[in-house]
Amino acid sequence: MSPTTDAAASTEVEAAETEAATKNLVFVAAERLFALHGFQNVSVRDITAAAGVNLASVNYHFGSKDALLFEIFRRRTAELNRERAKMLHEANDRNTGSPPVREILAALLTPPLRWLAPDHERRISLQFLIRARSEGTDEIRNVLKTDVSHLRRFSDALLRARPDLSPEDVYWRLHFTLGMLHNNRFAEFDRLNVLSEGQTSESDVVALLERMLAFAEAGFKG
Amino acid sequence: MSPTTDAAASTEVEAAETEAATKNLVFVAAERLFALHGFQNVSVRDITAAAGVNLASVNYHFGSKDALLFEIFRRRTAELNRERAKMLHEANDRNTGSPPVREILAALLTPPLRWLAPDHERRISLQFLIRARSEGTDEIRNVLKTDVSHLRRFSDALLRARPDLSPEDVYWRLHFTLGMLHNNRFAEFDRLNVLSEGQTSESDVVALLERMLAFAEAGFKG
DNA sequence: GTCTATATCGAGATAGAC
DNA sequence: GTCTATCTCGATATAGAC
Repeated sequence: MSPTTDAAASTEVEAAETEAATKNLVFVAAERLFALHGFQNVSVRDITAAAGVNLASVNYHFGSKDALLFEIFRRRTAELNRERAKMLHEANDRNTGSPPVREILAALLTPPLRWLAPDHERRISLQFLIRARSEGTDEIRNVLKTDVSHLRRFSDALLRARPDLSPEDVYWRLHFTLGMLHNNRFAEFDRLNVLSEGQTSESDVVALLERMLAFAEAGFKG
Repeated sequence: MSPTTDAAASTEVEAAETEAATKNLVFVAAERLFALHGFQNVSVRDITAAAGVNLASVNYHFGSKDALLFEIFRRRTAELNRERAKMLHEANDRNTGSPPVREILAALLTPPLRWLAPDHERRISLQFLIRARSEGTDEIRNVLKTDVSHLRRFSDALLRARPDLSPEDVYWRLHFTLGMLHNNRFAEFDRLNVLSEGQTSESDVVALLERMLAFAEAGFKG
């Protein structure tokens, strides 16, 4: 947009912008298609067609289809976990380093629930992450299995908040809470809507977060 | 084994037994491989090789790879839901048709948790069903979404047990409980084991069931 | 019913022109 | 950096001999 007197620099900038734009188009289209239809059901051709770019773009910019998936996974996971860590940090500040269970769970659940809002720009990213967890490549599953450093911040906080519980109890309850969270896929919402004959709606994410927090917090009682 | 004087009949019986045996070998091998590696990562060649039968067996006995997956899904789902329905029926009998929340949840969770036991012959079937739920074919997902008649028995029982709650509350809490259940995959157990540094073990399914019931029942309080 | 050989297809990846 | 054309592979499904 800003004019420049140097034609060569202008060309370079435009090329860089085009490159970034193409790469980003692929990234966004792939994320969306993977989230909606699953990794294995989406071909590189589907992605490049949806993005309006050339078939070879995926391999040029990302190396392979697997690497593309992994890069989306990495970026979105980092983004989500940053929001969670920030909330946990704030909860620590408010509570002299030892927040109650509810605030810890809120730090864990609020960011993904925010992303779930119908008009949120990361709505599709959250569905992607949920799918990647069970349908991803071996590399992704391996990261999920071995890289628990992020999750450990939360289990440590919970252990501090409930020193009366055995660590085993705390870990299992965290596992159950994560199960509640990971079940929030479009398909499961659809099923629930059919079962309840339209009496449930996932579009009010504030209410859903409140429901989840209440359920999980109650599970941590006793 | 039992001798017969009729050679022709004997041959027929043997053929029928062979056919049933081959079909069953394919069924069992496919269920195991799908459960361990996912539907898309297992080829018809993998299945027939593991079963020790001919490559063409899958198509001859089941029609297609998709149809094989669907038949496994159908049979195991029916089997599991029969056990659940029986337990719910017994709970009704014990409580003059209106069992408390805990007994309803126990009828829903106990059969799958039993299957999860390390030495249970349906251990792998449960992992298959959990995977099929998220990685299955369109046909399976469609059945899951639209056929809620089995689940409705449980939501109806819960609505009767908690007439003080809004139906919306009941449906959501059932959804959360199912999320806890569906998170019981091998990969998630592995992750939990890493996080807890070996302090959690899913092999004691009686203890796990008790933990899940306590957590879910607490979530239904209030 | 079973098996081998093969038809057919769609996928990811890439060479090489521009 | 981008694009077209193509390579190569692995998959399911099936025809036809036995």
